[in-house]
Amino acid sequence: METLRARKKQRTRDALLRTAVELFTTRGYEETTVDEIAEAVDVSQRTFFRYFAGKEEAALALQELAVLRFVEAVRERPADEAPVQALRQAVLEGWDTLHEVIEAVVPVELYLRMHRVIESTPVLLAAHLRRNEETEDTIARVLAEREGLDVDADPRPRLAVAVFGGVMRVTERQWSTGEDFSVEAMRALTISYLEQVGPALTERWRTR
Amino acid sequence: METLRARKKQRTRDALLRTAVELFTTRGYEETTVDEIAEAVDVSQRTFFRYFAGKEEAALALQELAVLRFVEAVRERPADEAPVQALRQAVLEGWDTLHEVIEAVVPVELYLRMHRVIESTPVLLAAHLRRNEETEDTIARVLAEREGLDVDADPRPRLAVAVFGGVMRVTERQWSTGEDFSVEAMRALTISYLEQVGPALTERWRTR
DNA sequence: TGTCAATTGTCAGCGGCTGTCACTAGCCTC
DNA sequence: GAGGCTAGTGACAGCCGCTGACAATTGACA
Repeated sequence: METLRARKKQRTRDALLRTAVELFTTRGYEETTVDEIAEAVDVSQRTFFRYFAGKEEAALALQELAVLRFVEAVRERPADEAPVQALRQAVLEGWDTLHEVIEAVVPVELYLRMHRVIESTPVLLAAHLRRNEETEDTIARVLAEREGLDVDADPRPRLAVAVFGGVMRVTERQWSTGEDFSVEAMRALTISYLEQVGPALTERWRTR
Repeated sequence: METLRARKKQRTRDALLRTAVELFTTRGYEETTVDEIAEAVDVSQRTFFRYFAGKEEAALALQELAVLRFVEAVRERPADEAPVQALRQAVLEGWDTLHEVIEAVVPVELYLRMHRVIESTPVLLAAHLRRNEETEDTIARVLAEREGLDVDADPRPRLAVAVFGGVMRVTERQWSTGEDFSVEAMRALTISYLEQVGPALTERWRTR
């Protein structure tokens, strides 16, 4: 069974994460100090850094959950599916089941608001983009394995994933700055944008 | 004519930038303190921050030069050229004329080595990616204007640029981790990867 | 040459982050 | 269930990036 110690640790971590996100989404990221977070949870500042490698990590921890979910979804896609199609399905699946992953720690609404904070805070956005690249590398490896290729010898997996990732970033950005900040809107945007990529690259824009 | 004051300022900035890059490429970014840079130039630490918004900015200043050049190249492309083709040409042009821009401040070789440092230093890579996104937004606006479109109403410019940017990032990464770290190698890689994007997205990978 | 303005140095201080060490509290064995 | 063991924590000191404020200096220009 679960030891008391482990449960206590989990509670401290959850409390820190919850409090951090709460403060970040209300006061803003830069305007919140680690000391304030620690104090609100009644823990020393040093302890905060024992749970999170840095202030950034606490801000991106929720995102990380969603990303892990997405990677898992890709892994579980049928092997006969075309790579790009698998990515598309996995992303949509990810959005549909967001609450299952997030709700265990914080309300989904807080996750969405935190997303906006990330997008509008330069240093957080930067860290977020870097993690995206790491994720893309992971996904490229998964696809390569599915197709029996060597990621380092054949650039196609990485290329496909990068293209897909590029489209998703545009989608995310459009979504986070738009009015309808709901999961459904994200779903619709994703489908719409993915459909437009092909034409946008090949057809003439002016003769719409 | 140029005032003495202005010349002195320019010299200080150049010295700071040169020294910073030199230290970053030899000792490493994290292992170099701003105090050390300032001391090496015989200037107070405070002065360093009057020339650069932060340590990061000094590390990315050379990159910024190349980026500005690239954006300019896109602007100067003939208006009847297809968007993606314009980007392709501008990138290649940028690489071919790199030395004209960089050599005025530091040897090109230092620029290349600094590139590697950026790619291998998480915090620098993050900042670099964020700047890339800003550049992509700029480029999208340029393309939209060329084609007489509204960037915020029509997603195609941003989509095309994001896709292109994705491919370029894969290219850069491959290049910076490969053996042939020359400008020519970058040229060849760029051409090769851009050619493979279409097939990678549409054709089946296994039946190569 | 003397006045004005731009540039720099000095000092003080905040916030993120880390190493160290002592202390507490859960765990496990006998 | 007493005692030893160790994971987890707090307290403290200190480095580094960065900023505001003010004084000192140095070029510009009448």
